This record gives sequence, C-alpha cells and structure tokens, in this order.
Amino acid sequence: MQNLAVGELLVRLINLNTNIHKSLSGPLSCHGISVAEYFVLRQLNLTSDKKMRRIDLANEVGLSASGITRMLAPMEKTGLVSKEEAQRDARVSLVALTSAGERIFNDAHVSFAQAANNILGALSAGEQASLDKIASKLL
Amino acid sequence: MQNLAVGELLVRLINLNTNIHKSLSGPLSCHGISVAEYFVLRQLNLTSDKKMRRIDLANEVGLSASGITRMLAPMEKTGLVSKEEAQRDARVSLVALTSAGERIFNDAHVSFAQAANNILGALSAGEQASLDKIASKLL
DNA sequence: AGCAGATACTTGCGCACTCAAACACATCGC
DNA sequence: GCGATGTGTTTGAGTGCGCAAGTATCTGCT
Repeated sequence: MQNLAVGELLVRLINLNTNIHKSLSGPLSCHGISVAEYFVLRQLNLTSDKKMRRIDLANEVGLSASGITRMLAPMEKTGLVSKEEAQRDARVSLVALTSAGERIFNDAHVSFAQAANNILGALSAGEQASLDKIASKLL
Repeated sequence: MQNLAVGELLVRLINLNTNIHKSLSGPLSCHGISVAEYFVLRQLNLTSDKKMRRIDLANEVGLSASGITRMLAPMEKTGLVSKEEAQRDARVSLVALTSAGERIFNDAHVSFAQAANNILGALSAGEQASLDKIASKLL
C-alpha cells in the first residue's frame, strides 16, 4: 500500500516535470535557445572563470559526453561558446562562455525567472521552502 | 531576489527529474519496456475497459499525436497493446491493453514501485505528504 | 444535400540524444 | 623508457520525439 502511494507520487513528479519543460521551452525559444542550452549557459556562467571541461559540463546538465559534443557544435557556430585547449592535459578541450553567450544568458535568465515565477508562484513562501528542502534531500 | 530563488528551485526540480528518469529506466528495461511505455501501459490499465483513444492517451502521457503513433507501433508488434476501431467514430482507432500487456505491466509495476521507494524512501511520511500536496497544487 | 471548418490520426523530415567503437593522450607499474 | 590500463572526446548508427502537411471522417450551418 505504501509502495503504491509512493509510486503515485513519483508519477505526479514526472508529470509536473513534463509541464515545466513545456512552460520553459516557449519563453527560452524567444532568445533562440532550448532548455538544454539554457542549462549549459547557466552552468558555465556559474563558474568563476566561465569555462569548464566538457565531461564535467555533461554531468552537470545530465547529458552524455557525446550529447555535449553534439549540443555544443551549433553553439560554437553561433558564437555562444568557444573551444579552448587545456594546457595541463592535451585530451581535454575546455568550453568557454563568450561575451555574446553571456549576454544571451542574461537575457534568457530574465525570461527563465519569469517562467519560474509563473509556475511556482502558486506556492506560498512556506511551501516553496519545504519543496526546496525536500528536493535537496532527494538529490 | 525572489525570482532568483524561485529559479534555483526550478533548476533543482528539473535535475531531480533527470535523476528519476535514470533511476527508472534501468529497472523497467529488465521487463523490456521504456519509461514512456510503462506510462502508456499504466494509463491504459487505469481505465475501466482497458482501452483509450490515441489522442487522449497522448495527452495523458505528455506526448504528441504523432509520438503516440510511433510509440504504439512496436508495442502492437510485440503484442502489448492492440488496435481496435471505434464504432461511433470511424476516425478514431482505440488502443487496448492486451492480457500479455497487462501481465507485463503488473510485473513492471513491482519494479517501478521498488524504484519509487528507493528514490522517495529518503523522505519521511510527512515530507511525502507535503510533497504530494505541493505537486498536486502545481499540476 | 452540401460545403466549411473541426477532429483523429498518419507520414515525411529533422533534431536531440544514447550507446558502442575509435582515437588521442595520461598515468601507473615494472 | 615502455607497455597496460584509464580518461576525455569525437564519430557512426539507431531511437524517440515534435512539427508541419496530408488524409479521412465528423459536425454544424445554410
């Protein structure tokens, strides 16, 4: 019985995420980027020197190594990110956030925050806090 | 400031969902089905007569009409579901859960419930309840 | 009756992602 | 120093999905 209830809860979470993705893709596409690309820009912007190893970036955004390669290729072409070599290890190629990419990210971040507010605004401050606590416990 | 916090919370939810999907795909693949296919079987099993219109099914599991068409094709081949015509409306083709499909679903559901327990078991009963309440508020 | 939309699919095309294999380089053991 | 093993990245092949367009059917209006 308990298992069944937990299963139902999990189904709800997955359905919720489906809605979240759909609510985000519209606002972000106005800036010419997908949800996944926003997460890439966001992760790069989070680091102090705005550059990361591709593998680490892949892990952070939940993609495989090959997925990152394919996703970054068009982003390099449009100039959002640039490829750099690492001097310590010739295997790794770093991906760096360009100034253009940073600009796009800052624009997109506004839309993202608005969408987040639309979605999560239905919650009280207390509910947001407990959701945050619960989510961090599950990660 | 508030927006930024809400954005962080949303990011956490999305990352959580990424983990959930990965935790589910392993156990379910042991039964030869994907997470999406499990949701299809689950939705069909929920109905009283174990059959649905394809469009309604698509909406319930968060897919497009074409996505459902392509997903069901191999499931018909392996005999999990079967296609039926609706007598009232010649446009619709109903998809029905076969007895084989029902058996696979029941097997898979055990694995699903176990996985759900692994993921959500870290939460107290009270946290599960408030998460459920919050999630239902957001849908 | 008959035509104008709306609805339920299906199909062509393309994109995003994965796994497996290949390749380049690093590092550890001897 | 040099092979064995591990790590970072790319590439080939295949899958899963969406969007737009096409087909078939229904419904409402006249």
